[in-house]
This record gives sequence, C-alpha cells and structure tokens, in this order.
Amino acid sequence: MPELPEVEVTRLSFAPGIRGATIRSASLGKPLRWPLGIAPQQLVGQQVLGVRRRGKYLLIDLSEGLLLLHLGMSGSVIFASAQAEPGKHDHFDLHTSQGTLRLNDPRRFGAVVFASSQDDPEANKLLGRLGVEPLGEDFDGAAFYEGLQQRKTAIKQVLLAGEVVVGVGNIYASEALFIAGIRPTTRANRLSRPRVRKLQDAICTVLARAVEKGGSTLRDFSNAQGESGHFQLEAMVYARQGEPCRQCGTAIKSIKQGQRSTFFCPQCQKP
DNA sequence: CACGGATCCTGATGGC
DNA sequence: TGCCATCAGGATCCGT
Repeated sequence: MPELPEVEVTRLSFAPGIRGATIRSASLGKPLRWPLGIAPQQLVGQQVLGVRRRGKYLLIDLSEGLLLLHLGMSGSVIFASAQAEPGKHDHFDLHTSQGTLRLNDPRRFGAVVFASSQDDPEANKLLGRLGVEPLGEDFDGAAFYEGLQQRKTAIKQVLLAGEVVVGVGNIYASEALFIAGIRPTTRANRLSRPRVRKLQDAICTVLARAVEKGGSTLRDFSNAQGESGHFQLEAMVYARQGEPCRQCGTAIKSIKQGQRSTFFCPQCQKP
C-alpha cells in the first residue's frame, strides 16, 4: 500500500490531531518486523511533540525519544478519539490524551521502533542508509547524477533500493521511468546528465501529484481518518501489461526485476 | 563494497 | 468450507 505519497498523506492526516498529546498507554499485538525496543509502559507520560517523515518512515517525536513507524507492504494507521477493541491485524495502539493511534498491518512487514533520546535517535540504524528526500531541497541534479554514476544496476532497482533517493516504490518507479522515457533495465551509470535530469523531474512530479491527490487508491489505501484517497491513480504503465500505451498505443510490457514486477512501454522508453 | 537472492507474513485471485 | 500456485504497494540481511 504505502509508498512515499501514502506515508505523507497518512502523516498529514494525523499529525495536527496528535501534536501536544500525552501518552496514556501503549499496547502491542502480534510481533512486527522488529521489536519496539522498550516496554510499552515506558512510553507512558511522554508528550508527542510532532510527526515528521523520512523516506517511508513516520517519525513521531516524543519528549524523551523518537518513535519510528513503518507501514511495510500492508500497513495503515488510524487516529481516532474512540477505538473499538483491537482487531485481528491491529498490532500497535498508542492511547493518548487526544486520541488513539492504531497500526493495522496484515502482513506485519511494518514496524514500530522506539529510539531513546539518550542514543541520538536521528542516528538510528534504520535511518542510516537512506538516500535524499525527493521532495526536499537537497534533491538536486548534480548529486542525483553522481549517485547514479556509482551504480551499475538497472535504474529501476536503484530507485527501489532507496539509497540514492528515498520513497520511490514499485508503482511510482515504473511511472516515473515512463514519464522520463527511460527503459527500467537501463543501467544507472549509463544515463546521460539530461536523462537523469528528466528522471529527477519525473520523480518529483509524480510523487508530488500523488500527495496532492491524497495518495493512490489502487487497492484500499486510506489515511488516518479512515478516508480513502478519493483518487484513482491513472497509471500510465503500472499493472497495464498488454494494454495500449496511453501515448503511442504499443502494448505495455511486464518483466521481473529482483522479484518485483516492472511495467514499461517498449516504444516510448529507450534503453 | 556493490550486487543478487532469500526472507519475513497474510490475503486475494485465478486455474484446475 | 476445495486445493494449489502465484502474486501483492518493502527493505534488510547474507553470501559472493
């Protein structure tokens, strides 16, 4: 479900409501990808200072540390004043003076991890290898080009790895490469400066647009208010194998790269 | 150190 | 209330 736009839409939908709240209690369901790192009771009494995002991580700033939240493949968050008893796939509840934040994640690839302010939370291992923010000021052409020059792998997989630029998932990687006219199998270090520039613009455009639209609703994405993105992503290539390219009519192709599906137009996207 | 593959887990879908 | 294979929006870890 969540790539950067969905995570950002989630953040925007609950950050104002939870800011300033005091944590009353916290509870865990089944194990997620990583353990919380502390006993849930240790969160009690802490203040929620705000909510930021880094890549696909939600960073909840607390008075004594940082709560890192990742939605994995199937996670979603609800923030509401009254919550029913946790359901089968509800694996984390944060009860606060202003409402309950609940993580629902059927596949449990997501995580909630506490980083104490005693250990420099910003230096958390999970945040260490992340690339530049695509919607931030640091995403400039020169640095992006230099980053890609270091990689001989297919550009699609370099985007997904998140070590050069973060937040581009499987859907938006295919979409951005289509907009930029670049074949997903092209090796990253073989791209010319102008093509890298075009790709950079395409990534910004497609992600920013998706955030504006409230996240794509390819399946069942909804924000923390339970509102589904009232927008169906009009994908140019994603999941459109065999269908005509919206630009030239050529049949969209589907291939596997690193066990993930990739979609592209063999006519519009050049190696 | 850059790369490719295995791996975690549940649910939906489609072929037989 | 059939069973089985395949696939799904992520990303870390491990062997090479």
